[in-house]
Amino acid sequence: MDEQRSAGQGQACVFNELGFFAGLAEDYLQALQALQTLESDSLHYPAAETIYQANTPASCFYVLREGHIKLSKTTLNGKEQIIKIVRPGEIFGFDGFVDQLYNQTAVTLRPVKVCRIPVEQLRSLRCYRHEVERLIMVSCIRELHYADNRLLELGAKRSGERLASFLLSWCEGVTPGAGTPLILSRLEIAQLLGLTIETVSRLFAQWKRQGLIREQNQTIQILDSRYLRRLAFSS
Amino acid sequence: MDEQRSAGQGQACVFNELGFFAGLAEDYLQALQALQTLESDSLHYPAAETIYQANTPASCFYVLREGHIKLSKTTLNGKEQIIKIVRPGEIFGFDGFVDQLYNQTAVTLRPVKVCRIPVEQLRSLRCYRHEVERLIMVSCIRELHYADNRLLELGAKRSGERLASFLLSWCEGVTPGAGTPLILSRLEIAQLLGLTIETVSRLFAQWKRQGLIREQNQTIQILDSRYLRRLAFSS
DNA sequence: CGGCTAATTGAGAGACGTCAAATTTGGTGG
DNA sequence: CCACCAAATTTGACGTCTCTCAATTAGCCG
Repeated sequence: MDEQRSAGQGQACVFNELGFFAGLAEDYLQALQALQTLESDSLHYPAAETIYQANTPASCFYVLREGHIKLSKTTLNGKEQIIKIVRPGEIFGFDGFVDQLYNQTAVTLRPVKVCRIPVEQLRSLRCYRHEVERLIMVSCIRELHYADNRLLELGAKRSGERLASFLLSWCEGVTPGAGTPLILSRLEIAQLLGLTIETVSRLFAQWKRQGLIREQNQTIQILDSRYLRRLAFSS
Repeated sequence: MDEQRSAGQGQACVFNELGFFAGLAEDYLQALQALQTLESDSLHYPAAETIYQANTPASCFYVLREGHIKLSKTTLNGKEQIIKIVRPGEIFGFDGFVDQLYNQTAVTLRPVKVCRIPVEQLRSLRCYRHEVERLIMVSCIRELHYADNRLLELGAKRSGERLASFLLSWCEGVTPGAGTPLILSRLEIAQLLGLTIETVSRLFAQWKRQGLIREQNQTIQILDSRYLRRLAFSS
């Protein structure tokens, strides 16, 4: 256990102020205590770094503290599909609770700070194990909802609708008039939405011409969210 | 609690021999005991019956004992996407552990037998609650893997590849040479794979002509699984 | 046997992918 | 600060896969 910690840039990870616990007022304190008793590492990764690869032993799970990462899968003929963009406060890589191997590949989009927690730590944990498992369960159900919505996007919508609702969700919670850093390349947006670079680019160009969105210095801004919503949901 | 049970065709549900527990040797007995202490109903539904509707209060979760059901979501413009086909031994409808409302709509494909368990039962449960929550967690992670694979299918594959890998997974575990009842209509297959009835029908017809598959009395049989696998995975 | 729905098949259109070229962007070194 | 290069993005032309619309056939139940 101490091997992990000393073997790198790692330092003990404090779990304070993690969004991971949002909405769990009831068990919050117990769970917080539980996770803090775990041996964990606080690690930094540069941008475009692979944290783990699909089909390798899933020995640790992670809490993302700063930055963004992408989880992706690849078909046998080499097409990559981005499953999810992980945001700060979310957990990822918990395949090890059930399976031997990771199900996806995790790659950083930006420099990233994570907590790395060996699954074994949790298995051997005594009293607080249940609280953590409950947390994982809750996170899983949330992720499942997200996955269901994405299945609906990919299965039942066309390119414009997909991109529009992606942009809306990406800019969600941003004060109108302000921009949001769009840390994804055209290729990554395409791989997320099941499209090609060119179609994504064309839609961006068209919507810029129409004054729906604006983009400068990798920052995206929605100018006409009302119309974009219509594009996303109605047709 | 007794209201639920007496208010219908319900009878106490015995959780023996449920695939729900597969692969959990470690906690099997504890979990089994835990679920058996819960107040639950054994219910029957005819075919094409709605068990619950999306966006209605998620007061119960279910264990499917016999038959098949489909979980689906609908876009605002009315397109339906089937998220998953639930098979016997699987649990579904556990949104209530996190959210107020169901995330999907559950409709039976065939006459069905389910165990219905009020979420409240679990909340008020004392000693075995943790084991059940752990079971839910494990099921959730499994479902998440399944959802990831489906995202890859819908996002990165074309019609033929999707239908081929669907057929392969549907007939998985069937002794070669034997057929499997295909309980889905063309429309349902289309809604599952994000295609239209016509493309599904055309692919079926083409593959029948080519001698890849055979179909009679709603029973499907894979004749050339080797070539079908090539269609599904390579291109 | 008649009537209904599901499934098949065809023709045509449209959306999206593919390929290729042009343009922009970002980073690096002079 | 500018020139230069590689990579990312944009744009255009074209092909094709899949959808749409419509007509036909098959399957099922009364």
